[in-house]
Amino acid sequence: MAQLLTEQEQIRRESLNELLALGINPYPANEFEVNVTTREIHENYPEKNTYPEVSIAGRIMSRRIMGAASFIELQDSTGRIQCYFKRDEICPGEDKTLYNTVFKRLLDIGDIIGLKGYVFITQMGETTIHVTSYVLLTKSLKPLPIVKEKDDKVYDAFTDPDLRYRQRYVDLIVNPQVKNTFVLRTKMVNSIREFLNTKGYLEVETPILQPLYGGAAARPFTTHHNALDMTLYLRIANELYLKRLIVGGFDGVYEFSKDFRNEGMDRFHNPEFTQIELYVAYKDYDWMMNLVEEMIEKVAIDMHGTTVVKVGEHEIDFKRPWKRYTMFEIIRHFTGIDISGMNEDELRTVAAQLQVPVDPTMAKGKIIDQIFGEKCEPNLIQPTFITDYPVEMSPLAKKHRTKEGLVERFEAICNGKELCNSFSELNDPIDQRKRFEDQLELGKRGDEESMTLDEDFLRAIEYGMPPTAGLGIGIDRLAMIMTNSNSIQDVLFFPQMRPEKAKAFHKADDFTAIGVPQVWADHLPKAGFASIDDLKKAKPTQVHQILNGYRKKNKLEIPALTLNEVEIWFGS
RNA sequence: GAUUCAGUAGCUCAGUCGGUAGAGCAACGGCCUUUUAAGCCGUGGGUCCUGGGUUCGAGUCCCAGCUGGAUCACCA
Repeated sequence: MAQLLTEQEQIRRESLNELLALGINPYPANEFEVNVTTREIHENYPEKNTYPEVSIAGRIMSRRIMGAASFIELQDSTGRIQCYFKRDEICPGEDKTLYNTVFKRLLDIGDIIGLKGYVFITQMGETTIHVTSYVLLTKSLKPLPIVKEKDDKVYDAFTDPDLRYRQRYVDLIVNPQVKNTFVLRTKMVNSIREFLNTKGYLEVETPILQPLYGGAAARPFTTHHNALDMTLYLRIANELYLKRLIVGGFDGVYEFSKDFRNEGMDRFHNPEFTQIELYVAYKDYDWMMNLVEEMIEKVAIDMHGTTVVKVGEHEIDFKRPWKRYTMFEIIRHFTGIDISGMNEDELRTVAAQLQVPVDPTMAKGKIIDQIFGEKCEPNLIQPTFITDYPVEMSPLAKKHRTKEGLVERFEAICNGKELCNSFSELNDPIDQRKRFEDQLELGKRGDEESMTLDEDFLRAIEYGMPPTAGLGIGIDRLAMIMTNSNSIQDVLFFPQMRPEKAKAFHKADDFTAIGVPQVWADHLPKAGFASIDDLKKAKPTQVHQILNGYRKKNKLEIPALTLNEVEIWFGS
């Protein structure tokens, strides 16, 4: 199957064939030894090392050819460096092919080469590798977008989000700050892992395919296991499995969990995303708040060397301690209304008064959450703990030790969004069963995201789960804040996209098989006939006219077709 | 799901009132031995997202669709 090639792609394939004819393997198998990176050269030359013999590999990102001398920019995983090629050094003898033909004509931007040489500084003051020999390591057959830069100003930037996300590899090649975002993300995850490991907690793995989905309120993805002939769900959370492990006797467990939720997509939501969940026995939510502060402060310092992170227009300071308000306090703070002790009808009146939209399926807890989400959350920029949520919206959290109708739960809000969610975990199996049953009632009332009843989980906590503090942090959300990214797609290598429309493919062989001469077979797709089906949808007379018109337009030096010839293709 | 903006050369984009499709970079052919968004001369490159409609004539106007962005809704 051949794809329609652009002019530039055809030229690159011709270059490839010329290289082969010269005995140059465009995809050699042998190792190319690299003894330095571009970053090391820039950091150390000439104070710490003069680099008399470098051996380095990377991708050609730009070329400036001036007769018998040339400059290229070579890009490796750490950055770019300029390289100087001089014809008579690349080709010391009579034969100048390796410079004149191979380097100047057959290599392209995007090709990967290995080179040896020494480092010097040009008259313009740029650290440069003086190349003494080079070898082609990989020929690139597709032209890259050309991004140019001067004085930190970027020209012709590769910005189309559709292309950037679908072809992340290209995005990574030409947009260096993209690579940096993902390096930072990994640093962030490592920082959290290191923090928790130092505390002695155990990193574990629990099922992604679950017979019942639980631990959160969301619609799941559904799949089927053939051998067991049963429905399985991709997990929406791992909470209930980690708690089973606490029952089993681990004091602290955590998991970086890919979770899946079958819901809308926008700049804060991707159908698959990452959370970390942590459960620690014999602790409560007050203790967990202190841990979160300590951990996120450390993460900021590990990533940026400071607790202050620039996010959009804001500077967010993760330095401990963070502000703490109860849910009722913060609502009173932003609305002036004290809703503590109100019943459902009174809350509806308040919501109407505040112009907060509510609907009849919402119970008391959801209305309070709606008021909070509308009137408070967007205004909380600096990291802030909100504590003591209504019991109705927290079916897995323990009832508050003193406050009726509330649970021991907190969220940290930052930049107007939830950063984490935590509670003193409910370990009373009788209360837990009742809460699940209340959820089933909500489900009947029309709430599509109410939780299901998990008998095995209830059995586990009937054996006894110690008092436990639990925590969930949205890793993608945290990465967005910590890398100053505006969209979740910018912190996921391969965000979910609609499938690409299939491009026109054709087989020249198919056309020749029905009697189309080779010279015409190559042109048919360009003339508008991507496949045999396309061709046969038209009438022979039309095809005859279109092709001869195409021949004239493109000044093809092949004889004009006769109608008779075309009719033969149609097998008449 | 709603509203709205966008889709033109490999990339970034222009395209006036509806009248033969343009620029820069990239590519190709020249010149050029420390240049740097290299420069100079020349050449080629287009399913103007797709399909209908209006019109003598559509990249441009109208309708429908596709893809993406933004905002909203949904999503603790």
